[in-house]
Amino acid sequence: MEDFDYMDLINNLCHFDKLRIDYERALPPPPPSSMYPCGDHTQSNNKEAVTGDDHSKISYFHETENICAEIPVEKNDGVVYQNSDHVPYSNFASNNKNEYPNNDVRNNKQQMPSSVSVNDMNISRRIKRKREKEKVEGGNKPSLCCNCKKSECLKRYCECFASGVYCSKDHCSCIDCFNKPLYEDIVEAAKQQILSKNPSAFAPKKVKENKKTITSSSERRGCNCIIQCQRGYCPCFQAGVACTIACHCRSGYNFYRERPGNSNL
DNA sequence: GAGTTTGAAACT
DNA sequence: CAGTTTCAAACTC
Repeated sequence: MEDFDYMDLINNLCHFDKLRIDYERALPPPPPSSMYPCGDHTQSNNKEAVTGDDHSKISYFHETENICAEIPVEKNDGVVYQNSDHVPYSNFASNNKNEYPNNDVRNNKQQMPSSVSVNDMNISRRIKRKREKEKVEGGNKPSLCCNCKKSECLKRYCECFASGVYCSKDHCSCIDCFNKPLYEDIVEAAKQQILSKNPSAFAPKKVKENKKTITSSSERRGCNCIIQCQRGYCPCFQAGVACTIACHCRSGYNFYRERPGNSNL
């Protein structure tokens, strides 16, 4: 690695560790017995647990009652919340309690995931922003949609095409789109053409992250980022996962989970 | 909303 | 296979 600034890295690690400590202090109170933090069960794919415009509530799922309930969070912890984007559970909350490796539900303890960093908070901000955008656009808009103009949605630039799904008339804003059931033959021909050049073009790369196999189109790719693994340009960051040894990025700031020596950050 | 930046895909 | 171009999304102003 050329011209790598180790002092800069160390300074950043210290900075992130301070953020982590602040973050721990900011954690809400543990959930009541038989409850665990969850997302909004009325909104699919919404996995954020903190709700309310000012994040004054946290959503819990009641194990025995099979209901979701919001409980106010007292924010007298002395921690400054930046732009109301403090979302403690966004990266591990789930409707499935079995997906809570970091939460000891039985002992009624909440544990911060070891991987939490400033990155996670930035992801929360991005998700919130995206949701606000979707709200403006009328809601119910799926995350998978495109705005292709020149690719005719027949190249892997198109997220829909790359994911093997047809574009949606209601959700996509693409121009001259051929990625429709009506043009099934054209779509198939385009796929075959790409496959003829690269047989694994549509094959999941199956990046392993915390024992979870990531196969969705946006998550499966490793990245080759030069400087932007902390921003939305990075597919790993975009998927809310850390870069792994499968990536070939050089930024050095998004491998806080898998890389040796950074596991405690 | 227009222009810029970015990384992936496609092309040469 | 390396370098360049094209592309769409993310981002900035």
